[in-house]
This record gives sequence, structure tokens and C-alpha cells, in this order.
Amino acid sequence: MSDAAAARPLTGRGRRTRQRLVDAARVVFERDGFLNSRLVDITDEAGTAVGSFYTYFDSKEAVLEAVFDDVREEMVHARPARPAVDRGPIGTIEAANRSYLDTYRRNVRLMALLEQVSTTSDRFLQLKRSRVRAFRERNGRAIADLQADGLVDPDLDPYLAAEALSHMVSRMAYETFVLESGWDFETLVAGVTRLWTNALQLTDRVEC
Amino acid sequence: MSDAAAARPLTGRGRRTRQRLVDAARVVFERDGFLNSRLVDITDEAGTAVGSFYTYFDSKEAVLEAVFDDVREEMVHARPARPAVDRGPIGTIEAANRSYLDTYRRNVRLMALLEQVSTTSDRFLQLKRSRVRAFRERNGRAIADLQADGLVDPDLDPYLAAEALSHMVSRMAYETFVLESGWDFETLVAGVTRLWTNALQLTDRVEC
Amino acid sequence: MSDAAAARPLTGRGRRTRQRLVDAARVVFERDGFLNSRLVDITDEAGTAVGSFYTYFDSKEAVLEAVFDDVREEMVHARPARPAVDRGPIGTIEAANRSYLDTYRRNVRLMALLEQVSTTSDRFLQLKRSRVRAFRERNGRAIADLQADGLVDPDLDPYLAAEALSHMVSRMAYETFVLESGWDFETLVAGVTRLWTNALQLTDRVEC
Amino acid sequence: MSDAAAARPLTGRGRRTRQRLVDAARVVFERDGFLNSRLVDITDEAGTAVGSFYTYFDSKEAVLEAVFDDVREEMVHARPARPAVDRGPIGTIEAANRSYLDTYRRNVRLMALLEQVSTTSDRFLQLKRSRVRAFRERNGRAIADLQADGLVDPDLDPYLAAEALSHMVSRMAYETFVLESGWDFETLVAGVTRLWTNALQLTDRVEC
DNA sequence: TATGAATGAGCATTCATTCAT
DNA sequence: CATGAATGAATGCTCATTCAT
Repeated sequence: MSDAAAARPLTGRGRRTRQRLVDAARVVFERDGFLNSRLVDITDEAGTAVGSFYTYFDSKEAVLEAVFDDVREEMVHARPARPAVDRGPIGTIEAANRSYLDTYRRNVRLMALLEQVSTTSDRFLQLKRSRVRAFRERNGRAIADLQADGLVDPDLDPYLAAEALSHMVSRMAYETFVLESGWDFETLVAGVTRLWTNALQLTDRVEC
Repeated sequence: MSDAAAARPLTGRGRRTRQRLVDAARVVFERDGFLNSRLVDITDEAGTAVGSFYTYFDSKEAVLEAVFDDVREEMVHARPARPAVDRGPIGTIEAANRSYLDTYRRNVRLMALLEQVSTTSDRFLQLKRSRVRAFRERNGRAIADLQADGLVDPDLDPYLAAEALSHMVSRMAYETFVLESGWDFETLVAGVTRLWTNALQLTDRVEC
Repeated sequence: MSDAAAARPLTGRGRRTRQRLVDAARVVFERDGFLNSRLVDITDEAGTAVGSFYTYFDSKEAVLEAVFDDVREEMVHARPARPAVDRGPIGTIEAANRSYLDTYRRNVRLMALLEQVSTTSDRFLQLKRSRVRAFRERNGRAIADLQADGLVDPDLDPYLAAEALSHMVSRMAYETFVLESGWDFETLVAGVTRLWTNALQLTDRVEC
Repeated sequence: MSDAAAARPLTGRGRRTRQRLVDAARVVFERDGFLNSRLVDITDEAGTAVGSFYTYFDSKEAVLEAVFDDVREEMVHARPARPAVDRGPIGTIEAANRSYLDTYRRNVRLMALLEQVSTTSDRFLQLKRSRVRAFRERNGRAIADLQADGLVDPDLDPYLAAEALSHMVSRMAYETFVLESGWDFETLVAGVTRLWTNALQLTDRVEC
């Protein structure tokens, strides 16, 4: 009905209440999952009345979206600590994988949550797909460039390769951190990086 | 309380009703998803009374399990049409990928279903994990053998490689068939096979 | 609908099946109570099919009635082992109390059952009331006779006395054997007998 | 899960709704019995939505408990109109019996209800037993005192006597008021009092 | 008679959302 | 803005009873 989220011009007090709700929602969702959680758990955690929830959000989904908005920056722009150093293609890939896996590890609960809701809600499925697309485009272009330089197997479809290798890494992350399948972090980084660079037939050696 | 599904002789009539319910459940689950479906939808589809459901199953989860049991044969034993022909390592991998992707394609709705329930129910998560494990062990051993023969990159952990590459393929299958991301089937088979064999540094050429 | 119980001319086989059901019902009712028990428990215990139940009984209540019929003889006609010996009024009362309490003790579960169903079903309430009435009439007449002989407090209403004292004993039996309140059997017999005879001002001494 | 009935501040409006539900529950339980009544009957009677029930109570049992709490005062503290007057032991016993029987009569439906639920629910069985215990202790001590003064038959176990005589009276009350067996109130009071005092051999006469 | 599959009314409970204060 | 009481649709599950074989 009312577009609560649109009523943006919040007072300072309003902004604080809203933030408390988002933080509480994150705690509750990460703890109980989206489907098991109840609105009242969120408002209890936030220390507000249930009614107040609807001052800021239209539904349970809306607050989940706000939760993802809140952490998007961190998740998408996750960058290696020393971004500017040029390490050659293989070093770059390793750094990217390490960075991705580390971010995943630090946000396990949230990633598990995204996994869950994306099988149920179209809205969050789109969110996930847009992440997939972003990865594919970015990496696909990079791979195509490397192909143009003769550094990568020319027989590969660069975008398919980019997407497939991304899935490989993200799925390993899911298995390792969410389902706790037991791979050691460094083994994981080294392993997926080796597979990735092998898959591309990437060579940073000058030799013929 | 009572495990209805358990050891019960079942008359011919009973067997038929049970089967009607399993078939109906598959239809409903594939159409509406597991969470959205109601028991009464299943019994309506099967043309039985609600009570009859509980003659054969204890819960919605139990009938889903029966659905998976019902298609397990097909899914697990999916084999290439010409299994006996020796095509060398690369040909074998391509055949396996083609077979897997084809099976996935033919059971899309069911795979999507498994994806959904495995984020919610521990029981089905285990089902999925056991499939992951089976793939890892089988392929991991094969890779180790190839390493012993000097045909595969010796720097790889064979089991990590097996798991990661399996995920790569299954995730591409999910994206392509469930989310309909648009990859052409043959492009997909060729692409993941190439990535897979490259990743292993697999060579079937005799030359140095 | 059909008056199953009326279809009396049973074959030998029928009579045996019916008896198996009554026996099974007694076991189940005593174990689970009337309200908690399910028909299928009874037929399972009897080793018959559910459908067979309705060949002999019209309802769950009907079989309970048959259970009570089955033990009525024993319960109502409970008589002291040596009935013919004349022990004087007090000795007779003690013998009757002992006999009653012993019978109660040996049929605790059934008495508890009667207690339960008589608060729910009018049919069994009547059964209980008829037992109360029988006691009152029998004992009331005896008390009136003793009054006529000058052996009992003439100010008492003999029937009210009979009923009240019966309740006193039956309630003590309930507390002691069903709720297991802990009174020793002999203490109980002696105690209620003393109260009973005192209450009647019964004197078996010849003196003035 | 949550104990709704527990520590909750309750606004005035909330308090009123809760009371409406308790009152409605009493009406419904007394009319239909505990087992036959449905939650929706209670909320209909109270004029609230079903959901509101669970704002204040966790179950049907919980509201029954509240009903008993509500009348406990009246039932336990039922005292003769002229409590302070000393009437001697017999007068005191008569006053207590009259008071008890009068209270019982005024709360017949509730007493019948307690009778019913105590055969089914352990919780309410305990409630009843604690009442029995309270009576036994109070009266048992009083009887022991009278024995010490030589006013009561020394051969009696004072606590067994107290319990047995209490049962006698309460059972007569049940028969008379719940089952409407027809005893006149004054006849009943006089009868049970006479039996009680006789049973104790209580004498307030000075004579030899 | 015996079987056991089929029936379906009945009911407690949850929880997102609304709204009076 | 905040509160929290009120709402009521939605649904899984039980089990006495029926009936086709």
C-alpha cells in the first residue's frame, strides 16, 4: 500500500530507528534464516514495537533488501589490500580469488541467506543473477583481452569461461564455508587459482 | 509417530494409490515449489482424500523423498548411450559432461526443487551433499590415476580438483537450465569440457 | 446404523474374534485411557483388521461397555472368601470393606477408567450411578434394620448414611490405589471400618 | 514457546481483553465441558479474533488455569457468615460442612469441570490433590488436637480420618449438586455432620 | 466373516499486517 | 513517530467410520 521506503526524508531519530531495524534484521536473518524468522523477533531485537517496523518497511522482504544494500559495498567492492601492485595475470587472479574467498568467509551467514532466499523469491534471485552477470562481464572482457594478447586458450568462449570459473569458485566457497566441508583456506585459494589459470591455459612465461 | 512409509506389505490397490500420490507430488512440487505447495494440492491432483496421504507418508518431506527415490535411478545411472566405447580421457570427460548436462536438462524442475529444499531442510541438504561426495570420490580417484600416469598436472589436489570442476559444471547447468541464462547446449558441453581438460592440463597427444 | 451387537448368533469363530477384541480393548484402555486410545490400537492388539471391529461393535463406547460387562460379575459380586460365617455387624462391615478395597485394588486401571469416562459420557455415568444406587439400597436397608434393632444411631437417615459411607470408602480407594497416596492396605481397612462403625454408633456389645 | 501469560505489563485495554477471554472461557467450559469446547467458541463468546487468544494464553489448558485462579479466592476462602462465634467442636464442624457444601453448590459447574479435567490432565489432577492435601493437613491436625483433649476416639489415625471424612462430604456434594441425586440441602448438612461427629466419637457433652 | 484402503470433517496454532491510541 | 493490541486467513494432521473386495 504505502510506499514506506519512499518516505525518505527522515528525521535523525527516524534514521536511527530504521538503522536499528536493519541491524536487527541482519542478526535475526543470519541466526534463523529468512523463512524461519518472525517480524516480532526483529522488532524485539531492535527494541521497537512491531508497528514501528511498518513505518520504514513494507514487508519482510523489504528489510532483507535493506540488509543487502547495507553490505553491498563491502561485498561487491571487496578489493585486495594492495590493489595497485601489478603481479601479472596469474598473481591478479590469485589475488582476486583470495579476496573473494575471504569476503565470502567473512560474510558466510549472509551468503547462505542469499542462497536461501534466491530459491524462493524472484527479487533476490535477480540480485544474485546481477552479481553473476557483473562477474561474467568483467572477467569475460579480461579474458578476451588476454586471448587477444595470445596469453589464453583461443578456443574458449571468454564469457562462458568467465561464468563457469566464477561458479567454480563461488560454489567451492559455499561448500567450504557454509557447509563446512573442511578445505583449508590456503589450499583452497591455491587450488582454485591453479584450476582457473590452467583452464585458461594462461601462461606468464615468455618461453615458446 | 508411526512411520507410514515403512515396511508395509501393500496390496495392489495400495501400491497404485501410493504411486498416484508420488506422481501427483512430483507434479505439484515441480509446478509450485516445495514451500508453496499444500498437501491438499497433492491429494487433489492424485484424486484421493487428504487422509489417504497419511496412509502412505508421514509428512510433506516424506513424499518428497519418495519423489527423489523414484527418479534416483534415472539421475544417478544416467549413462552415455554408447558406454563401452573407449574414447580416451578427453572423450570420456566430454561424454560424462554431456550425459550429466542432458540428465540435468531433462530433470530441471526436480533439480531446482532439490536446490530449494536443500537450503531449508537438513535432510535434503544431506542428499545433495552425498551426491557431491560421490562425484568427488569417483572423479578424484580417476584424476589421481591420471596423475600417476603423468597425464595430469601433478600440482593439483585431485579431490579438490574433482569437487571444484563438478561444481563448475553443475552450477552452469543450474544457470542454463533453471535460470535459463541462454547458453546453447553444445556450446555448453564443449565449453565446460575444454575448461575441465585444460584445468587438468590433460593431454591425450603422444608428442612431448 | 446397524445394530452390530444385536447380531448375536455368532459362530464359534465369530465369538472368538469378538472376545479377542474385548480383551484387546481392555488392555489398550487400561494402558492409554479411553480418550487417548485409538481404534487401530485395539485391532492391532487383537490382531484383526480395523474393519472387523465394526462387525461386532458400533463404536468405541460399545466395546468399552463390553469390557465393563466382562468384569461386572467379578466387581459387583465381589464377596468375602468365607461368606457364610457370621461375624456380627462390625465383622461383616469390615469384611465387606476389605473385600471392596481388595477388588478395587485388583482392578485399579479399570476403576480409573470408569472414573474418566463417567465425566465425559452419560452412558457410563449411568453405569456408575447404578452402582452407587445398588450400594445405597443394599446398605441402606441393612442400616435401617440395625436401627430397628436399636443397634444404630436412630437419628441418621439410613440411606444417606449408606451412600455417604460408600463414597467415603470408594474415594479412599481411588486416592490410595489410583493416585497412590500411600495408605497401607490394612491401615486403610481398619481406618474406614472404624469410621464407618463409629458413624453408625454401631455397638456389638450387649451392655447398656 | 513463548509463555504469553507470563510477565507482561498489559495495557488497560489488554487487561480488559484478557478478562473477557477468561470470563468467556468460564462460560464455555461450564456449558460444554473442557473436552468438547473449541477455542473458537471461547473467542466468539469473548467477541475477539482467534488470534487474540494467543496474545494472552498458550493453550486451552492455560486459560482454564486462569479460570480456576479467578475463582480460587472465593472457593478457598469460603467462610461461614459468622466466623468468629465459638460454637464448640460440633457447631464448628457443621458450619464448615455447610459452608463447603454451599460453596460447592454455588460453583457446581466448575467443580464438575475440575472433576473432568483431573481425570485427563496431570496439571489439574495436581490442583485437585493439593486441595485434598490441604484439607487433610488442616483437619487432621484439628482432629489430633481433639484426641489430645480426649474428645475424639483415640483409635483413629487422625489424618486418615480427616481425609476419609473430607472425601465423604465432597463426594456427597458431587452426587447431590452435579448429578442432582436429590438430597435436600439441610438434610445433607445435618446428615454428613452427624456422620462426621459420630465417626470421631466426638462428644461435647460433659456427661459420663 | 475378514480385510485394510479410503474418507473427510474437525481444530489448534501461527504470524504478517493493520490500526486505534 | 511510536506503541502493541487486534486481526483472521491459512493449513497440516488425526482418526472414527465406511465400504469395496
